[in-house]
Amino acid sequence: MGPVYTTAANVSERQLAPPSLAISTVIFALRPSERSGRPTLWIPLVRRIREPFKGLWALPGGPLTHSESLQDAASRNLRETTGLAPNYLEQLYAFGGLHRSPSQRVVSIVYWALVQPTEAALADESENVRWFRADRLGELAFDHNTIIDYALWRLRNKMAYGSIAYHLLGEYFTLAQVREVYEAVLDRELDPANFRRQIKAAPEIEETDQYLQGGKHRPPRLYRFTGRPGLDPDNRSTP
Amino acid sequence: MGPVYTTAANVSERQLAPPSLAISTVIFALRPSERSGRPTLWIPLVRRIREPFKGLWALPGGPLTHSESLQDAASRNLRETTGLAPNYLEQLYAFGGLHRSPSQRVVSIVYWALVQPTEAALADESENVRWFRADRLGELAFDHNTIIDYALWRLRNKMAYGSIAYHLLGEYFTLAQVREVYEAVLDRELDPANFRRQIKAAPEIEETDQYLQGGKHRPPRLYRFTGRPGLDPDNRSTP
DNA sequence: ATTAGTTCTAGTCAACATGACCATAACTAA
DNA sequence: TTAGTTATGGTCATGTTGACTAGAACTAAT
Repeated sequence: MGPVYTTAANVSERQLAPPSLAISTVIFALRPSERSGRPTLWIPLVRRIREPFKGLWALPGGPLTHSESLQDAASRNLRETTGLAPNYLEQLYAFGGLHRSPSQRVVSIVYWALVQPTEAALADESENVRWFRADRLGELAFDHNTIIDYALWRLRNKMAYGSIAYHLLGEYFTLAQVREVYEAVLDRELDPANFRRQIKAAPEIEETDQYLQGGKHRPPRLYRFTGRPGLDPDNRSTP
Repeated sequence: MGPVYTTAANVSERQLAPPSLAISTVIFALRPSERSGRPTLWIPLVRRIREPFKGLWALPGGPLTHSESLQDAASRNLRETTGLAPNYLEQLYAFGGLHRSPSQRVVSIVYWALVQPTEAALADESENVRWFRADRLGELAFDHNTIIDYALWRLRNKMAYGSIAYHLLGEYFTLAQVREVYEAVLDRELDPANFRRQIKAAPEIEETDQYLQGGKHRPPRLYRFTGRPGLDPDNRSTP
């Protein structure tokens, strides 16, 4: 008979145990900055209530339940911490360094998600769940700063190439709103006229007959996104 | 005290056990096609010697050893099956569908690698290890056909954007050889003159003073690649 | 009602990249 | 010497990008 592993084993037995597997999720949403009012990237984090890194903020996550797929697990801990459903969800990377966690070997499969924040999301804030500006994070638990850096890199990349910005917006949007998303994520200003030209060239963008009223200026036309997300192996069912 | 998991448990205990974690690797190398002599993509596979899928071909892989990183594990099973060291190694994806393996839940973290095949590699072929043309694989064990499809998609993508083709070649190469790599992977012919222009525009390509002799035509100049691979979180130590 | 202020939207122009194609160079083999 | 082959440099039309101009369409202030 093979070796016996226990969850409450002593150290030598733990050495033999297989690395444990966890799922974490980097969740991005836009919120207007307090000062400028322009949209900025925010991320929800949870406070660790036990060692290691007790008291520090960390990515939402948890162990993988036996009966759910990786993506479902990510989706679940997204819902549990924010009350939101993801608009976009993609696997980021599997982190498996030897010393990510001081006590035991943990392999984390990390997903990243785009959501639209609603009142519900803000209501879900509590002592142990809080939203932070993505560019103003302190020191986080484990290697979560590294993970978020990589997620940001991936987001910027996908934004520059793919058509992903729309998943941070509602169903209808103006081209200026799309531009603001790009500006927030890429952190640089874009020429409005040139940006229009490029976006309108994409076949996934559909002009509507509606206009957004209420501004102190000419009302902009509303558009909608008709494309599909995925290229992941898990998302390729709808090509 | 928590539940006790055993490696030789009965079914109900297995349901409680955490999903097991494995590492697999998709290994790409170029070999001249028998007919045309032009380079084509090949992949080494191993024959399964036990159930499930006993007798079918599968990606090289195995469980994650406690003391090695994910990348080291991939590198190790690459070396064990082919005797080769990878020229390029990158994480592909974590596959964790519920029914990938009929008997138990397995999460596979898959890497993909580029190598240069040598005589040693061919010598390592045996009854249970064989190289196959990437475009002529039969039915493989588990979801390995899907995995290889995705790896191919990723390879083509990286080839079209990044500078990765060089890792399938030796230190010195002619621009025509680079073009042949592109043609093999992307499966279409490219204009030699235009291709030269683009490749030479890349700063990572260094002209040498050497020429390749022996052809029945004007001897082409040799070039070398001076760039670095990575953008992975695990590879970003050398930016 | 007029005007100023704002953003929306269309368009021009030069710089640059790309694909199709042509011409010459430099080797080998007959 | 000549034919065959690939290597290499170049031209030209087309498409894309970034910088910029200008008019359109609204609101708010006068």
